[in-house]
Amino acid sequence: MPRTAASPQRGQPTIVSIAERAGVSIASVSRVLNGLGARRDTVERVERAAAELGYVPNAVARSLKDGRTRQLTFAMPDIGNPVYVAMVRAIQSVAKAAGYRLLLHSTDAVVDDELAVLRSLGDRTSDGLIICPIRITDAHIEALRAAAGPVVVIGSLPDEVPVDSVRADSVAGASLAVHHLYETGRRRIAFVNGPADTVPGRNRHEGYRAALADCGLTYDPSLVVHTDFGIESGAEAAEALLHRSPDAVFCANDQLALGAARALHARALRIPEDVAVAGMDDSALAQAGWPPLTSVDLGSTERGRRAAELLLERLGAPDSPTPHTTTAPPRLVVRASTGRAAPDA
Amino acid sequence: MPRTAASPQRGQPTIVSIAERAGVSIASVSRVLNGLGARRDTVERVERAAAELGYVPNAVARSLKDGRTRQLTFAMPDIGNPVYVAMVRAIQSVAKAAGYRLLLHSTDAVVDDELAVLRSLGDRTSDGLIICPIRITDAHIEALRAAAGPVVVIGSLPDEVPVDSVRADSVAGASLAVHHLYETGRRRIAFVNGPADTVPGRNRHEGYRAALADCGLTYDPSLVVHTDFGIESGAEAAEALLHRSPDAVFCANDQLALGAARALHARALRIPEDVAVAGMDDSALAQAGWPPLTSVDLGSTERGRRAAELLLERLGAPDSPTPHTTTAPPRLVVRASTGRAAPDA
DNA sequence: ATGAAAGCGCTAACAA
DNA sequence: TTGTTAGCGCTTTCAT
Repeated sequence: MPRTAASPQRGQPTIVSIAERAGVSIASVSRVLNGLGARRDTVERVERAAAELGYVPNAVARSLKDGRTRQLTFAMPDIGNPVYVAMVRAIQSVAKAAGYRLLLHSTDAVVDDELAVLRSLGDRTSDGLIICPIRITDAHIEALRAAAGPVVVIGSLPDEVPVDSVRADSVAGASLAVHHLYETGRRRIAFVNGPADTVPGRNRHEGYRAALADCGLTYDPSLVVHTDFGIESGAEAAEALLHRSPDAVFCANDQLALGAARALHARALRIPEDVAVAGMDDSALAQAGWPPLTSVDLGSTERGRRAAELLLERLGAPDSPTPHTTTAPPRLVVRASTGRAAPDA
Repeated sequence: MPRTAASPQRGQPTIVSIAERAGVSIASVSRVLNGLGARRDTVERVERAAAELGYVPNAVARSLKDGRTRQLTFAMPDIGNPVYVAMVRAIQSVAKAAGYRLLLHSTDAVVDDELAVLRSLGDRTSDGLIICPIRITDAHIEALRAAAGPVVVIGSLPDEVPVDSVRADSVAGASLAVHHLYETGRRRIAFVNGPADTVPGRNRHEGYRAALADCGLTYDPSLVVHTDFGIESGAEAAEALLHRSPDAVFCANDQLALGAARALHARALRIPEDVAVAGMDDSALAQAGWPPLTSVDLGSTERGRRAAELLLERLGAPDSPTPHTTTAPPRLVVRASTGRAAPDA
């Protein structure tokens, strides 16, 4: 059954319905709607018809025509982590200002999911992608090279991969925290880290070790726990570390630190008098607990903003050959959880 | 300059390039790619060509053809609030399982933004919308009636508006908390509420008043503060309430409660011995602080999940006339922040 | 200033 | 089984 032009699929008005109602051609409708020249009365009739029909231009048709969707995709491991929330906010704000919508993907850090997202750039659903993988495999690198559209990576890529990226300096960040703990008198600094096989996990561990060496402290493996990022894990890890009697617990993110703080409170240990606690990310969580948490700001918001800006630049000049890499400098934010130890501690 | 079929816009392969390479028609390509019948060797040649070219179907073209984008939109006030994060997670998970992507909008609770989102349903960018307004104006209702596609509202709509919705029962929720505080011996129960002109604000206030009456306590306006939702606001409000010497502070969400707890800690007041604290939403924050927070679970995850399911149902049966309304029952989660008062308190 | 028509990439009805 | 063609809604030449 052939469908007549006057009865479109969903009853939604199209330029055809407007043209019929206004008694002009669809080309004129298009011109008027796009503010190009037209005779006064043509303009009026078209605008009236459009208003009366409640016309809204079909964005899909427009996209097909001009090859862009005005959508950006952000893929991150877990929207439950405040760090990624901060990134989403920053990206969303830049995107919105530039007239782009934001598509969200939670990958749960599953490699296949991340690769699928990368490949899906080819389906033209969005004009560009910001992806934040916590592991970077050879498959990632291959997929990045083969990407069918602009990509910005939030994370640490090998230098030879020709892709824009924004990285945190978590080596320096971890080091900052350890130095601070040392300077406020701590000597047995435990470390609750995330998974050892992730980029952040490796880097934070490296920073921790290096800073200990700087301070003339010996690295003691029994003061280090690897777990996953999460409040419960932090509590369990801290619990397990307590019999090593640390005087400080440095955690690879704020969620772990909050968990650690809870474990200490539960044992009636005072923070910071008995044990200091420091986290990383300086997320909203750092100020949620008691005492407020010393934390290393790794610039999540900054990184999100910068990634979005890079992506927009790339969309403006697709063939600019040189990939940009920015590194957000870490910043130590000292709060009450790391004051001086009690004299007798 | 006319563009030949063989050199498409972005160098991206299309069914035309595949057809040429495989020496068949585009229809055959389409059939093979969609798993319809074809001769063995046709299938092979098409699949080989597609693989060699790294073909990915253009989702925009497909959408234009069949009138659906397989995208859902979620519009909420603020992705920084854990409640909405919980909803995003739940919605994302349902959407993903059904093969839909998720488009995110942060409206900052700005009415014009929310109306724009509602209107933008007409541009066919997404197949349906979940919107979570905290104020519901006549303009909202009008826009909802005029919506060009399926909408589910998370929030309390007047009954006569023919739109699917999922609501929280924050009246009952607030009442639950107040009763619990009363039963654990509190008699001067202060209330830190959100903005008075929002639906949640009004309802929580109503629940608070009603519960006080139930318990035979008099409503004392000087024990009530209206502010906005946020940690800092909670701290300031609690600070301001302290000279009224409450024995409990009930807060309209967890962020406020965390702020209140901080203010109490800063004054060296013990929780719960001196003052009990309770929040609402039972978000991730409730277990982030110390002591862990008693909170009323208003089913954010549940509401998000349900809203997504309703939307998918509606997409399956667009003309089903009866709007569905679900109410998530509130659930009190008791934690350490509301133990019994100290005997002498 | 306006209209006819091509074409973006795809699917599906129809013909062969 | 396969190819030709129309058409989704829009923008944009190219004529008029």
